[in-house]
Amino acid sequence: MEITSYWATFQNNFAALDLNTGHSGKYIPPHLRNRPQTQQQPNQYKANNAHDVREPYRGRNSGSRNFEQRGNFSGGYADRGGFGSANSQRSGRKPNSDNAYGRGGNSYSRGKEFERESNWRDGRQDLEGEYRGYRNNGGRYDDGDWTQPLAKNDALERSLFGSGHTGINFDKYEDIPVEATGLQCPQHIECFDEVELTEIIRNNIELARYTRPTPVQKYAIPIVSFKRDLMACAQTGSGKTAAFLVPILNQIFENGPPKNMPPVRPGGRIKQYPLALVLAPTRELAVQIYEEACKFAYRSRVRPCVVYGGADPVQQMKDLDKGCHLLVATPGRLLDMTDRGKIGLEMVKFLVLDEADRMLDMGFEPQISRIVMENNMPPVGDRQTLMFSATFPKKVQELARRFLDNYIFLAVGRVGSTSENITQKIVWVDEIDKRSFLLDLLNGAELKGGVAAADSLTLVFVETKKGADALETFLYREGYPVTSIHGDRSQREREDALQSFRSGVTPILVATAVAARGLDIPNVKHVINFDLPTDIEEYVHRIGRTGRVGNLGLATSFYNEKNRNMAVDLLELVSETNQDVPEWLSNIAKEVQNEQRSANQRKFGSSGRKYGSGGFGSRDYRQFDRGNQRSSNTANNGRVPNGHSYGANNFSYNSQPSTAYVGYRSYGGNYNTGPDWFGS
DNA sequence: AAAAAAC
Repeated sequence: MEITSYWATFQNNFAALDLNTGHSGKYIPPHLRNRPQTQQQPNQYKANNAHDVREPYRGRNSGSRNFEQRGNFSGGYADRGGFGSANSQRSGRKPNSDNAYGRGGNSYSRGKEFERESNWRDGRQDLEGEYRGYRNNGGRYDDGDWTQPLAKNDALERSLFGSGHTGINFDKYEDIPVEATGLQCPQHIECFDEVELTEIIRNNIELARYTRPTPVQKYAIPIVSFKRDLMACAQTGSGKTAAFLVPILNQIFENGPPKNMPPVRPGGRIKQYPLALVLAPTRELAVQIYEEACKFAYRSRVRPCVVYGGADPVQQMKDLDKGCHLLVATPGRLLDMTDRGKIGLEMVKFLVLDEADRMLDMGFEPQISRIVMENNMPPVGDRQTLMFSATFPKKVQELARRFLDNYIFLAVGRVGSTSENITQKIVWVDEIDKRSFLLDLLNGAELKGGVAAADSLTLVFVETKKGADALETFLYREGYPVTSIHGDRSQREREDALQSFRSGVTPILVATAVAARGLDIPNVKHVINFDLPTDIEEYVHRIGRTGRVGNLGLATSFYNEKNRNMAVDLLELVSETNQDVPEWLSNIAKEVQNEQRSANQRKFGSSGRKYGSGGFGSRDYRQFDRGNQRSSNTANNGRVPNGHSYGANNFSYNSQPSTAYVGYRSYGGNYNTGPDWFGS
């Protein structure tokens, strides 16, 4: 019965989708169209075992297998009890076990499988190889003047820069407050012309249509160029990727190939020594940063690479062998590569932690410490370390300090997240009503029926991977063009899902926390917190997927009694950003606060809130937390602030660097009044 | 408690 009705729905949907995409017969996702026929052979997707079934979009490709693949119905439909064995197809799996590999017995096909996994980037990589004729010459970097641009390549240029639309609403940027604190903070710039950039970088900035520096760029570019360490609190979409890539690559171009490269072939193996290392907490984010790096490295002798899990290590190693000066990586795969002797970190002069608060949390910090401390990376002070995140709780700042040397703290006003250009709505929705309410929201957006709406995307966050599967299945059965992304899907599925969402083929994406951070997707009009996260930082990151770079956005959050622990922070955030505050939320927050107060009084005899993470963005805790004065001084080891020579860089400024803790602009008034406890 | 991240 159920199966029959499912089939009816499925076939209807299939037909509808087919109509909408203008294809007859099998539905082919856009990124696979116009490819060599071998890409689309059905048996390409045939699995070696049931767990290995992978498809471009779950449930769109073919008949019965499709149905089996989508078999996880019971998760969201408690009353149906599941479809027996089909259920084990997805939900019975251990976390992360359905990556493309990791199980024995099918190694023969791995190469092929992986090749497909990263298909959508291969085109450009081929172009790049052809264009440069770049070969690493056995691990030795190219000679020649690194400041001089190589020849143009129209095909590569188109593939890198595309339409070139940045999506940045530059006019909205003018009033964004920025505050820089730290000793002898370099003066910020107002336009790219104020810094001497190499011709290559200037050209690429132009190609990328970055007409004016964004606020984070205005501050970060001179700070990085002055060889200072940096902790920057800025949203994705504020232009932060370029804010570190531009000055880093520019310095690399200026410095040219390093003269003291380690031996070329230790153990007979080609080993690469990147000059810059960028670490990111999710694979998709790593890819995104890599693509940006390819833009700014265009026509240069500098070759960016990316390594991350879930994709073929052999392919990645082959790519590394062609040369790697700037490496973007997720931590696990990077350690894999260093263990294998494919990557040496001895020459890393620039270390970037993107989404640093995540990188330094409990799950990641041990790996980061291993990378930074146990792999011969130049120590603090001999390298430049830059950290970026939308939120910097005090705890993270304390932890981060051991990776940093006399750093500048940059607080960029929240361009596109919690500020007024995102309308935040908190709605009380009981657990049982969530789906129905979600349908109402989606109907309002007129997305039903597979109408591709690339300029109006809806991102739905849930708390668990199982929940993501269940909700996607539900929406799909209801006829919505939906896909999903979470850590239990294969890398192939994840990348396809993202691509399908970005392009508007499936303008609804159900996602777990994997998509909360850093992903820069233009045109996300609506973020829906189907499940609220459990901490306010995560909330800030999530809603930051919309209202990007000065454009308008909407964030709707379903709240119910399960989210009681969020009431206080949520209220604070929502009222601070001039949003409508539901009365019930104020009441709950008051209740919770009273409970906490009395509990604290019993425990400590005082009420107290953790400083620094109570808000959302963050402030430089050094300025507020006088208890850390001593240890901070120790951390700086009595070093004269900025022990590097100012004269060594290629930047000219309108004015000299300021000499003390300075907030260029102030948020609230009490930023600049603190004592200069560095005692300079 | 869950999610992410190597195999």
